[in-house]
Amino acid sequence: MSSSVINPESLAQKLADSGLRNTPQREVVYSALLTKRDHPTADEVYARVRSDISSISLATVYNCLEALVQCHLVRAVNFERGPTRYCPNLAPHAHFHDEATGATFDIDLPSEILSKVTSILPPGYDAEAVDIIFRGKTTGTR
Amino acid sequence: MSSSVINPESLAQKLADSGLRNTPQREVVYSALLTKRDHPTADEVYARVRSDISSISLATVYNCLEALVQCHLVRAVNFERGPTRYCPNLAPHAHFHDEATGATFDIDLPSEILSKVTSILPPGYDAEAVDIIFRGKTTGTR
DNA sequence: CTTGCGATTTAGAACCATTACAACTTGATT
DNA sequence: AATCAAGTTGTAATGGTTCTAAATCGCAAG
Repeated sequence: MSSSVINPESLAQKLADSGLRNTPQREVVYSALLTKRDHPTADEVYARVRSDISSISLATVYNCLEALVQCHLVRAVNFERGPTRYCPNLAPHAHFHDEATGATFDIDLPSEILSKVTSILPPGYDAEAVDIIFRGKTTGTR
Repeated sequence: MSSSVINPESLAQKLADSGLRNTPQREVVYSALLTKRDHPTADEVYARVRSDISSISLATVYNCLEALVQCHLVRAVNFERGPTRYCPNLAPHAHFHDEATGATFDIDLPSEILSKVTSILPPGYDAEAVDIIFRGKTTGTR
């Protein structure tokens, strides 16, 4: 049933663009994400896709999610799988995470930018904190 | 040596403001963060403070870090300890994490706000992705 | 076809950051 | 000194994720 949500060709195409194959497992995992867009965890996806492919394993769900992230069809919200890092800088600032070295840098965050960002929240959302995290590379001319 | 960096009175004061006591362990942990501001992990802090208090335990380092976060002297960069969540929404958007229910919501991110945010990056920082995460409560009138 | 081969899936073990627990210590208050 | 709460410690447990090795799949060349 949930398989009616996706266009398997575009999925296959996106996977192929990243050098990956399409598989029934990847289809049902992607379909599970599209059917109920509630930011499920890997475990929750696992629970949902078992009705489509009862033999699927949790490891495969992780593999499929990683494949979907890799071909830019899905975003991982809590990207950082590593340990929590601690920062004593109390001034408002964003973080830049260098994916090559793993280093984290503070990026100054002007208050008018911060207030612009918080202004995107519709009424009813009461934010106590905002985290802005860039990921990418740093170049020599820094 | 690293203990020369902090003003123990202000630390004690901040802790007291949150109903917490000052302890030698909390002092050296905080001092370790101030001395080398490289966003260390709990393990790295543990390694550094052992030269100050050789008997300190990793559990205490976690406790101290949590105390410092609680009294707003330190920020935890990868706050989300829970499982990674997956999101098939490809449009630029921020995330709002409701701390009461654990639910995650997409927040529309106008492209002009996004470009303002990325504009804070100094030259030499090449961001491939930006994550903007709000944390807080949602109210009834949403 | 069919054989070969790399990619994928699977089950289960291993890993690692973090938390829980229970005993012990400390330190402020009476 | 006695009390009591808060903090520390070592260790065990937890839980999300990754690893491993074996089985399977599916395309591609012969």
